[in-house]
Amino acid sequence: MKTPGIEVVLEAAIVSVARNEPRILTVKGPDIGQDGALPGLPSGALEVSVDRTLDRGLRRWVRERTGIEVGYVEQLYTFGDRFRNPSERGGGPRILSIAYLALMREERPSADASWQPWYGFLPWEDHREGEPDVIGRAISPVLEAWISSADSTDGAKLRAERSAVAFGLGDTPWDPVRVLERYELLYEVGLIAEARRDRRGRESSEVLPGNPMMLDHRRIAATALARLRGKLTYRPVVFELLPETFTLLALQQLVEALAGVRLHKQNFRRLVERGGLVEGTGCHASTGGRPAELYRFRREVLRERPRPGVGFPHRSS
Amino acid sequence: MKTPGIEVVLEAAIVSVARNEPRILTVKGPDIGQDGALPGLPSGALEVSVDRTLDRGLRRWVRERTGIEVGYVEQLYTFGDRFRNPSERGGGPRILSIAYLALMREERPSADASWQPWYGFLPWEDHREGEPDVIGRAISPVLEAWISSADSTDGAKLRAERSAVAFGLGDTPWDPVRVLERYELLYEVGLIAEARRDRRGRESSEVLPGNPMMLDHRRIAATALARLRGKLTYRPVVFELLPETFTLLALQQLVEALAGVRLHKQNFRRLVERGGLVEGTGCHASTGGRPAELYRFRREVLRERPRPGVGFPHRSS
DNA sequence: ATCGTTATGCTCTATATGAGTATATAGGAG
DNA sequence: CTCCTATATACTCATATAGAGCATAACGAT
Repeated sequence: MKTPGIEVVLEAAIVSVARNEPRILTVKGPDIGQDGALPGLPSGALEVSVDRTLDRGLRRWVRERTGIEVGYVEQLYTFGDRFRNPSERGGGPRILSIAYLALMREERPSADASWQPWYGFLPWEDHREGEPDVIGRAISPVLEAWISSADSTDGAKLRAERSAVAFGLGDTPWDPVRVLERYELLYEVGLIAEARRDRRGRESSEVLPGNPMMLDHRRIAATALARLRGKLTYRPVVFELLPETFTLLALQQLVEALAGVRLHKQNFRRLVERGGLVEGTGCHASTGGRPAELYRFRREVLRERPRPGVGFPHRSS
Repeated sequence: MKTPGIEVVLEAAIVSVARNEPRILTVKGPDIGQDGALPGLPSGALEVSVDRTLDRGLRRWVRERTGIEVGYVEQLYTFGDRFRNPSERGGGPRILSIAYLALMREERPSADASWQPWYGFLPWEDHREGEPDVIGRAISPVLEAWISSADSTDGAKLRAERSAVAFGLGDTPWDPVRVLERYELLYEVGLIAEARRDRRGRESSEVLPGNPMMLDHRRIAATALARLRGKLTYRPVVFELLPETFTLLALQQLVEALAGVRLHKQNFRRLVERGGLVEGTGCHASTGGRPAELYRFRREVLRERPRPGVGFPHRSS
């Protein structure tokens, strides 16, 4: 059975952290449609005659488009809804995108690629300086309206539950991992620029701060952040973003940058040290105050603990 | 850019549990190649003119091939390695399989589909009656040999680490979630029937008990089990497999069946009850001894706790 | 009434987590 | 040299959670 009209594309959310700011690698998109030239994720078609595996294909495209050789990669999700590709309305192919997450230490990309602050696309996700006021000022009111405009009491209840769970309203706690639920909710209520472009979602008087991306790449970026935040707590992936040795403060600030929340310093130390995740090297680095010991990742932890990760010891300085 | 020679297929690992035995829905595969007629997962090509979304396509194919209407579905992984499809060697298309996990209560399928015990395909995964002796008898020795046959000391170390982590050898604990790592390790050392069929992996004097499946469907079944076991601990997915009300023993046995380990009864109760995951109904069911209270899933838990799931309070009766 | 069987309540301990206080060691200002 | 600031690191304490086990309750069958 043939499946005509399908094009298979590999897309990469490539992440690094510099100066406590998570960054994502973008390329300049084509200047088509009403988008202008929005940034997009590096991507390219799977070529069956060249690419033995999907992730090899991904690495090849990333290399060709950005000059960067990625290390750790992990498959994220495959997107294939109708009209993801706007040109499908005019007879274009259905595009099937297999999205990957890659982690690396920052490295200079070639000319038309650049590192962009991840939270520039998803500003409501960074709670390190407290709850961003866009939530109270713009998101909450629109969600309230959306809840009351439901058809039925049950519908309203469901909407209220979704809103509370996604954004930590009422006494529901904020869950850093629910990135995708938040993005999809915002899209649905019309607060995301892409929603109006796609002529989907409700009419809404405003659009949130946060840069749009081409096609549904911002959704992919949200999927990537959700996955990464989730994985931090049970797999030692953070170390892909760090040099061989590092101070505990550097590790903590990295985790804070990714999780988008502040952590309790002393408890964080205890967690990673007594959890066997890191070991001291004896060397010290001067950091402005008392010199900090340099640590390294302790591989043996993989054999000792079933789900070794950093966890988020909450709040405060 | 065209991508010729690709066929996109949707595949479903559909799971139910009956009489404390996890089951997976299979269809009889075509009687081709040296496989004979191996069972396979229900699947079919994505049809872009019909299927608005991938999961709608999946539901359609499952309905057409098995007569079953699935409820909860979740995307698992996309497989696209070269030669997954053996006919690719003879010029056939590259097959890209988007695999899904579905959970449902058992229901009678149409004629050529049938429920098969999941652990019939992955017997080393069921530790409810203690460690299956295939691990000590057949797997461990082969892994030992594989470790000593490494090229370098570092290579041997890595192999030892992988083996220990995957199968809980030495003082490394058995981790129910590492299903895929185990399957891939077994495949690599040649203990899986499919590995010899694919002429991959090392020569090995024997092949483990456990039924093979067509193509790489057993790998998909392993991926599904890994995902499900992982998700149990942080999302209330078990309830998709239970009737509206149930006894705590039924819930516990269901979780045990999926996790493949025995749990501590009183602690399990405490976990789900005090965790707010379930609530009593006041009704009771007779079960052979003292009647057990019937419980139901408590939806509000979603608003109260960030990662509501069952967890595995370990061992013993 | 007694026994097997399953359900359910309760205790005890070890460990983990949240939160906070106290002390150590660098560089720089005076 | 002393003091101050900044960061690192050690320690305490209350509470929550997890592992393990004992005790009691309520049914059916003999």
